[in-house]
Amino acid sequence: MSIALSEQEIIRRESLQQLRALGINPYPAEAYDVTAWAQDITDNFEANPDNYKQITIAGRIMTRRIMGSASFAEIQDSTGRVQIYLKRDDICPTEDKTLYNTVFKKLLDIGDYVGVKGYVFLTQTGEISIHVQELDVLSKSLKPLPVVKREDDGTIHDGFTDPEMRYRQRYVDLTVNPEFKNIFINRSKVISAMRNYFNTQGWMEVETPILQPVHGGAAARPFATHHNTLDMQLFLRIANELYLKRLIVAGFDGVYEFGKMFRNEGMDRTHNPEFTAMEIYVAYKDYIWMMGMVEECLETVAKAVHGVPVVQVGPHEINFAGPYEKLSMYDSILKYTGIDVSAMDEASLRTVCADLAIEVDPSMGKGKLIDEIFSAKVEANLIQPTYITDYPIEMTPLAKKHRTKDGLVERFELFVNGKEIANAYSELNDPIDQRERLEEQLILAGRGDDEAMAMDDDFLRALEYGMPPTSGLGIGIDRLVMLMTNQSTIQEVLFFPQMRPEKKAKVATADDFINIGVPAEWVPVLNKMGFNTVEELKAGNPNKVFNDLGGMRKKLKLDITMPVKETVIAWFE
RNA sequence: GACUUGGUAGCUCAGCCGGUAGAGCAACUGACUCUUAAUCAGUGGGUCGAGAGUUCGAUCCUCUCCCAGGUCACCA
Repeated sequence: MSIALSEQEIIRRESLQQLRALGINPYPAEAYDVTAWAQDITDNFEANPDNYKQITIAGRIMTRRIMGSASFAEIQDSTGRVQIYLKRDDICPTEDKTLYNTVFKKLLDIGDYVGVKGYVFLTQTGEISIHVQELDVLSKSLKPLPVVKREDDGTIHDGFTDPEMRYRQRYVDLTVNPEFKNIFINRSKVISAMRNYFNTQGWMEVETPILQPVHGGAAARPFATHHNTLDMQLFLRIANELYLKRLIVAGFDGVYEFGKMFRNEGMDRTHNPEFTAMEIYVAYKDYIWMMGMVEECLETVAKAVHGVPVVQVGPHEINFAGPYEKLSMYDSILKYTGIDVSAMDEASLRTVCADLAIEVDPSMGKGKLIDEIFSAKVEANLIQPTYITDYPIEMTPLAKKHRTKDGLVERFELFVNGKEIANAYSELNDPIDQRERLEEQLILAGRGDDEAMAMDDDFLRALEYGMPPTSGLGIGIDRLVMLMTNQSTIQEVLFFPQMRPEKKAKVATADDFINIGVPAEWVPVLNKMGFNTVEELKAGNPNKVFNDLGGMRKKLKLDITMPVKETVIAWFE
């Protein structure tokens, strides 16, 4: 945090004190009974004017236009903005005009929360406004909000656009750029639409451990932590798949979980270290059934957000109504490269990668090589929802072997707009096969693949008791929300995307200064004068510091007691 | 991780060949009883991301570092 206050912050703190001096609590404790909202007023006043003859509304002051003894201002609440009209003699019916002249005109600022009682009317220029009869201060804002000006035609002036500040201070972003709230409102709709759909089918929402002794269920580097009492290493989950399958073993027919996953890998516009996934497992089903379920689910979601199944994403109109195109992994590579890799061995695949200028490394097995070719040549072409099916067994240790095709597994991934958003299997429930497949992963790990899956003996024990045939699905919720809200970066669909810590100016704490005798209220002044550490202060000239303190006190109009000279000199001893 | 662009007032941005900075909005003082990017007159506000170097002198040139965006790589 910056220590020194800006001029505007000092003025706002003075206003705060003056409000208190007038007997106005700038942070009242009482509930404020709001009866109207901006959006409702602007939408419905003209049809039902009688409903708006005595209303109470609350929100932030966002603009002010003061014209002597009358003023207009805009109040922003959770639903939008509405103009208010204040007339000095209406809110100050007696001789005492303090509330208007001093409180409203001088002591209130853009960003302050106020409550207003009055009636709705139309101004001469036809704008729906509230004629204010009572004005209450609800919360004083001490930091100046960026002022974003909007014309009636939508032109924005002085937009608050710096992505770093928008993400670090999302509270400011959503206050001054309220249109971004729609992304998060739609995010909530995506999740609740899915949840409703699953519940309607009779499946149960569950919670499984985030702290796991073995990180299983996906190929990714984990975050490690330590439990003090048990004195053991724990990992933040990279997936919850193995726990949900344990619940299928336990006898539930359908279980699903929305939850944060954590992967200790790179960050970019489609990856955040923590992200939200939805996984669902349904007993007695297979991946073919799951395709139909996904189509129904995503169509429901798209309609919940947009009313129709067609969603505009960048330049594309994407139709989430099923059925979706189905293409096997090998056929998709054949379609987009003309090369049939279905019968190739590892050496031939390496040759193909070399011919296509795809970088590979020696730790990659056959499955990984095929995946590389797919990623490089096929993925970007899959704009409309497309199922890629029947993956090579090497890259999918948790899926059941294909019922007819040797060397493949029953798996599909759903690609939309060139990105994978869902992954599903006919789940492997043969415990002996599962053990062998995980052992192969250990061999890959031995070759240097640090993302190969770990052995989970308890999971294998569960399978040995018997898991019914089951189909499972995972959906990346953040990426789905990106699609449904037409956003190209994951940061825009996360309230608080991961950021590096803000740089702190190298400053001593206030206590360090207090310890050498500086009164607390003078510490910010010393900081403002450029003394950020006690050492810097002591290197200065005591007489000059004393004189400058007086100067700063005057310059900043500080209403605090000046220390005597002997006190200041004592700071230097 | 590589490359690249940027970091100047509370916000959005200018700043020429190196001579320690400007605008609009916001703020402050004043005027104004239907404005709406309100208007009019005046005023203040800046360790020019951090550190080092070159120089008589650095916001500007060089180097290192920090933060962010973009592209690529890695990665679901």
